[in-house]
Amino acid sequence: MPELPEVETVVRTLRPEIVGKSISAVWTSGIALRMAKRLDVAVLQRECVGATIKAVRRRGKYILIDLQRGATRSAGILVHLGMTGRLRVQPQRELRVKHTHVVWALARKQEVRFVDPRRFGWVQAAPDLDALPEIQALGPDPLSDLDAGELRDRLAVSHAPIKAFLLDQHRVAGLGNIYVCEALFRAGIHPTTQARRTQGKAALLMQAIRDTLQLAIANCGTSFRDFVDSTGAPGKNIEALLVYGREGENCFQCQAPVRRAVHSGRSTFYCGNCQIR
DNA sequence: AAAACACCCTGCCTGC
DNA sequence: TGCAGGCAGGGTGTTT
Repeated sequence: MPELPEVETVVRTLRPEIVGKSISAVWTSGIALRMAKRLDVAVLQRECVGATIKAVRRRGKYILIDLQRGATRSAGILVHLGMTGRLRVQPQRELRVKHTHVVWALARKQEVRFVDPRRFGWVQAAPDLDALPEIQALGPDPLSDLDAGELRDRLAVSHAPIKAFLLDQHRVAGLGNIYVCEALFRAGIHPTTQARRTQGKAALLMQAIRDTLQLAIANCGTSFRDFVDSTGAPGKNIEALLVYGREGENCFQCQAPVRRAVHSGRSTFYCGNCQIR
């Protein structure tokens, strides 16, 4: 399940493999992706073919691939991995696996492939990625644009449960179900606490979020089933998880069994002793 | 208005 | 062994 650390891992492995290379062709499966929406093949072809890859970066859970077209014109490719999306760099001769939806051909018979069995992901090309509404709408990135003061101000005006607050990409960008559970455990905050009632713990929560994400990035992401980086390697962070996926097992702090409940339609793992309302 | 819920989708797992 | 049903949760659109 790609969240910020998994997306960051893909960006870091992708960057040295593709920056500086040029795209000679684009292929798409023609199958609709997120929200049953079809890719705009014409725009993808127009912006990508003949372009050189200038940079690979991340905003929240989005991957942004910056392109240079000639001396003056730039463009970019936006990729969201959804639940099961993968970006891989592979030799052209390797067979394309089932559910391959987009392929960019590079020099030296290399290809960048977007594979997504559940099709919750998204790919699009555009002249200016940062101007796209989905990027504009993102909240601050917790590793670069968010500090405890800003977080406190945002918490202060929300009546939503803290878990729903942190999952909302418009408020803070990059956290998903796994790392929200982990950060709330580290901060000792119960997932159903109203966001504005956690204001006093903003600094603690901010640090918990940073620690959680940085550890996961150091471990190259969490691989339950699907996640691999652009070279095909899984992450090692599953061993570092404190509560997520540990229902019934002992809390590392107090030994009470870790509980699971459904909040906002998502499984929440937490310790009823260590996390208070 | 903001919060909650339904939906998109496939693969894996459980239970009959 | 086969198959139905439940579950996983990114984001978006709709309802409450």
